[in-house]
Amino acid sequence: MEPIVTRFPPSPTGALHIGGARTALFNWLYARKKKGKFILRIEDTDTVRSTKESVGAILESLTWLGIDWDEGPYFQTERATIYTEYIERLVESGSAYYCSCTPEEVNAMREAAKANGLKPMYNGRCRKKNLGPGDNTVVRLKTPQTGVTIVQDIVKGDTAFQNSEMDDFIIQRSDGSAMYNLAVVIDDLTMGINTIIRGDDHLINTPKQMLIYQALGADMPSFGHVPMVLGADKSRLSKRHGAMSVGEYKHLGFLPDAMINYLVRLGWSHGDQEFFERNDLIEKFDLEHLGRSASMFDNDKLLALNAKHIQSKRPEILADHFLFHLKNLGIDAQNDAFTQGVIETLQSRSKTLVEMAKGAAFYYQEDVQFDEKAAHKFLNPDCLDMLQTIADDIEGLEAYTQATLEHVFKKIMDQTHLKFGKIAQPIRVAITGTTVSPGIFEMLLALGQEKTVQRIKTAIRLIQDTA
RNA sequence: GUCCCCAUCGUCUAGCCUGGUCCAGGACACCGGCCUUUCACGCCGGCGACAGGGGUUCGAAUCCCCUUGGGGACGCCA
Repeated sequence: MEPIVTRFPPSPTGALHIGGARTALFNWLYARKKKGKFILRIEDTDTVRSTKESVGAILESLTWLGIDWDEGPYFQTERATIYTEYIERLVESGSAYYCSCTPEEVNAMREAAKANGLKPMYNGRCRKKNLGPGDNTVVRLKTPQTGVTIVQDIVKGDTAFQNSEMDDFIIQRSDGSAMYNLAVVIDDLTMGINTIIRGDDHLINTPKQMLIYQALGADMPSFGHVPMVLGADKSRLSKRHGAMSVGEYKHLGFLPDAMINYLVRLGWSHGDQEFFERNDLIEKFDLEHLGRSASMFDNDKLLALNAKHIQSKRPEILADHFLFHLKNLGIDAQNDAFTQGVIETLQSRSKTLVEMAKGAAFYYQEDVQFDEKAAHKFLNPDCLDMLQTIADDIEGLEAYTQATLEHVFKKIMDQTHLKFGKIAQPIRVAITGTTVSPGIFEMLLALGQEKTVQRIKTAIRLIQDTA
């Protein structure tokens, strides 16, 4: 059996958005699963809207998601001569022809068709004129006027299109450049792509493309059209639905693994399984379980999945992603034992890495930023003695462990008859400046003996100064 | 307007192809409770759907038809 060759062909007119990322993911997953090839191709023939920045952003986002490609990126703008070659071949074989109708004339035809209750189409006026190339002439494909073209779709099943519904569409512009449908077919053909998974907004293009394959006498690839991703109001995902590019999600503190986990489950399933590791996905992904209906993007579910992935990853793996967000807060740190200890205390209470970084800031800051209300409520003269005792006891500890710390707390509780919370809260505020933090022992352990003592002493001075 | 696609809890979905094991399962969200040193995590429980109508059949979420609803496409964009 020939190896599977898939591709992802974004047009660089903006960042990589959610829908595109999912399409890329499906193609990539399938290629990896089948031990085939995944090719990246940039469809930049729309020179007006294509930008270099978009190309950069797309490549960066794919890389961040861990979607790597075996070939490319190819650029359609660099392949113009290949398209011209094929277009000429099509004209010579009588499958295509030159047309000198102006856009205005074609528009009039469309209006006329619409007025008759028909689909707006070009009427084939230049079909038999046998025109040669010239200024302001385009090349159109001579589409069959009768019969049907049946798309055998992997996810939708067979879909029949009446050939009479298709007009002689343009394959070459008057400036000599190739149109989308032609370029795609020639690329897919010459790159050996045999499996095309794309959004179902392309389903309508498929019969047109099949006609080109046929005119060329070429083998047809397999097609699979996946439903689109919709916004929360069921309309096409767009800016007003909030973040929609992969890059934004990176900055919002999402893990690439959570992202691909969420994206793949939007339209694909493996029984009741919700949580997937990357390798798990490669092993289990298939085309049979792709859904047929459109799905809405749900931020809450993404968030929940992100939390699960944060919980399940080892701190040293998480660290690199975490450090990026810490840096955004103006804190430079290393992937060392300290940072990993910090991460461990925050893993089960962070839905995003931004949350984690914010929650971790106090570990790294030299001076504790006291929340006024918290300090007022918990750092008062009443607890001076208690804090002093604890600071002394911790400082005197030879072994700084969970067990010895617990012992220190227990001793104070026995001496003062205070409840655990009455001791823990002031300490928490002294250490973090706020009333919300990781568990008291794990936090003190992660912070280290020296800083712990130092911060408690600072709090004591604060109380004495304000008293 | 014409053509195409789609239709299970609010959302993502399992089940549909190969009718009975489904008074429809899981997850997110939501609501209760437990755990508890804060915040979380975790655990237990609850709420909640086969769009409607016709068939076919002993039996339909599953097969067929119609209606309705949603989405997409109709470019010298991709």
